[in-house]
Order: sequence, then C-alpha cells, then structure tokens
Amino acid sequence: MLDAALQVFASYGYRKASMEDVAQAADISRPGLYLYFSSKPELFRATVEHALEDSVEAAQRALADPDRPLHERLIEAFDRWAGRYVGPMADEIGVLIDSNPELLGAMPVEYPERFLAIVTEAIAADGDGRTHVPPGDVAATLHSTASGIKHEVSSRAEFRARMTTAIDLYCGR
Amino acid sequence: MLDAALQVFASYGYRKASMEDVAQAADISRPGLYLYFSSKPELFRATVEHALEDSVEAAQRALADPDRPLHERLIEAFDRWAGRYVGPMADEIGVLIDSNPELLGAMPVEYPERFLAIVTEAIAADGDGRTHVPPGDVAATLHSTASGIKHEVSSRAEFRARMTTAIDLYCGR
DNA sequence: ACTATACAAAGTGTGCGGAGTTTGTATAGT
DNA sequence: ACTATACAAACTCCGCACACTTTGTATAGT
Repeated sequence: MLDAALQVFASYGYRKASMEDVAQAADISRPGLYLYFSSKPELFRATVEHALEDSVEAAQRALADPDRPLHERLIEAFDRWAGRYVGPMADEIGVLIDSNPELLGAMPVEYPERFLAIVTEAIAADGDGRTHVPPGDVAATLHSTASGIKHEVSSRAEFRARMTTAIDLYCGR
Repeated sequence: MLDAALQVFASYGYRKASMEDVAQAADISRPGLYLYFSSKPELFRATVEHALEDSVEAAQRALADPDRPLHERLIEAFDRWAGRYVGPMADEIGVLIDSNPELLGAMPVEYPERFLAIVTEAIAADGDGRTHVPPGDVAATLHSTASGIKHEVSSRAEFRARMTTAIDLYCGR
C-alpha cells in the first residue's frame, strides 16, 4: 500500500497526486484510505518514511553479512540505499523529498545520517584499514560519490558498476 | 562584463534577469549592450561559455604545474572547476545551466567532458599509479564525488576540504 | 565608441469569475 | 473492515482583459 503510494507520488509529484490516484493504485476505495491515514500530508509522510526505513534496513542487512568482504558489502549497501531510486525515478524522488520540507520535518536529514553512521561503523569494524583517513570521512566521501553518480546514470546496473569502481578505488586493494 | 552578466543571471535566473539589469551591473547603457551582443540569448550563451572556458583553463593550468605532486594538482583543479560555484551560487548556476538546454546546445555536455579528459590525462601521465583502476574511471569517480559534495557543502573551503579527503583516499597514503 | 531617449511589438504578471477537481467526512450497506 | 455514494468547503485550473515590463531597434547627440 505504501509502495503503491510511493509510485504515485513519485510519478505525479505530491501536489498532482490525488488520494483517488493512490487509492486506485493500492486497490482500495478512497474513503478506505482514510481509515489508515487521516490526511494526505500524513499519508505522504508515512510513504516517505517507509521507503527510507526500508532502504536503510536493507543496507544494514547487507553490511551485516559476515561471509562477504567489506567491499562487496559496501557495494550491496549503497545499491540498496540509493540504487533503487536511480533512473526514471531518480530526480522525481529527490524533488519529492526536498521540495516539501515542511511535510517531512527532520526525516530527509536523519535517514541519510543514519545510513552514514552504519556505513562508518562497518568500515571501522573492518580491521583491515588501508588508509589513514578516518572511517567517517571514507563513508561521507562514498556517500557523496553515490549522490553524484545517481544523477549521471540511467539504470541501476550502471549505478552499481560505477559504485563498484568507486569502492574499489577508495577502499579496495 | 561577462562576469557581471554571470552574477546577474545567477542571482535572478535567465528569465527574470533583464538586459537592463545586466547593463547596470556592467556599468553601460542597455543599447550599448546590444553593440556587443545582438540578443539576450546570445549574451547568455557567451556568459556561460566564458565561465566554463575560464574554469577549464584554470583547471588545466593547475594540472600542468610541474612542481607539485599529483594529488595537490588534482585538488587545485577540482577547486577551480567546481569550487568557484559552491555556496550561494551552487544550485542557481546548476539550474541556470541545465534548465535552459535549448539556449546552450552542446556546451553543458562538452565542457565537463573536456574537464574529465584533462584530469584523465593528468592521472595517466603520473607514472605512479597506485591502483589497477583505469585513469578514466578514476577521473569519472572523482568528478561524481565532486558533484555530490558540491550539493552538500555551503562554502568553498568546505568543498576543498572534502575534495582533499576524497583525493587523499585515492593517492594520498 | 558610446549615451540618452524613444518606440513598436511581444511578452509577462495580475485580478477575476466560473467550471471542475480534490479533500475530508458522513451515512447506509455488505 | 471495508465499499459505494454523497456532500460541503477548499482548492486548482482556465480563459480573458488589463496594466506593466522587456526586447530589439532607431535616431540624435557627445
């Protein structure tokens, strides 16, 4: 249901997406939607929060996998955090999130911070530090690289490939 | 004169900036402006081209300095290419450039490519390659990192500091 | 090599009324 | 736990006239 809402908000934008559109996408009636979410702003809030929560959690799971080397886990984590929103949706989701700041409050700042924190931790935990640069700085740099790449590529596969290069370069062999 | 025009276009946007505004900023009369540029689109074109040309050339000079190690030259080059447009002007210049594609033709693609090419060359020329990653990929990654960072920082000093970290990660040690 | 002034043509923001849409709620039914 | 239908209030969109601004050019003057 929140996934359907995300689709609708992402393709139409917050303003142009109507509750009716979301209801249809979620296969319920519009009044039915109001049984779950008391207003459009609240639905939007829940939608974005769900998407962000989902992404960090997926990233977290990827980073926690004990069987894979750091660089593979990092590729996976970045792919799950940002790769999903690459391509047609990339700008639209971005615009969606930071063009309605009053609706989302601290979320658009807090989730990236949380993601950054878990990446930092994963890098720090990997004994095998190959540079003198602090883990937090490595994480922040990779995060910026991911943002930059996201705006240049047109498919998730391309995003993954370019992030693989970046991670190789920054913390690979 | 083109610098004055850049200021005006950057702060008001292409549409809201009038020829009168530009003329005042350049301390000439509006009809006088038409003696140099036959129309507003042409003035805009010349303004952006001048700014981009200026930036690549400055970057090129930085990369050519034979007395400094690669990483210092790279920091300097990225600072000159992108650092100038960080802070208040960052988004505005970006919007300015890619929200008027019909006015600028191939410029917004060609100049970044040219910058990428000279960075690639500088990295390739530096014998001292510490990675197995091709120079073009290193350059592209750094370029994406710079784009990402540009949207996160609020001052040129901060941009420089973060790019220093990024470049350190690649060839610092 | 410019400025000041002037001008037509085109463009742009503004207020307005009315048609249509959307929100949030209610109510009756399954 | 929902759907279908209905409804008032608010909001958005559209066309349209109007004033105002802007563009590009001309002309006379320094």
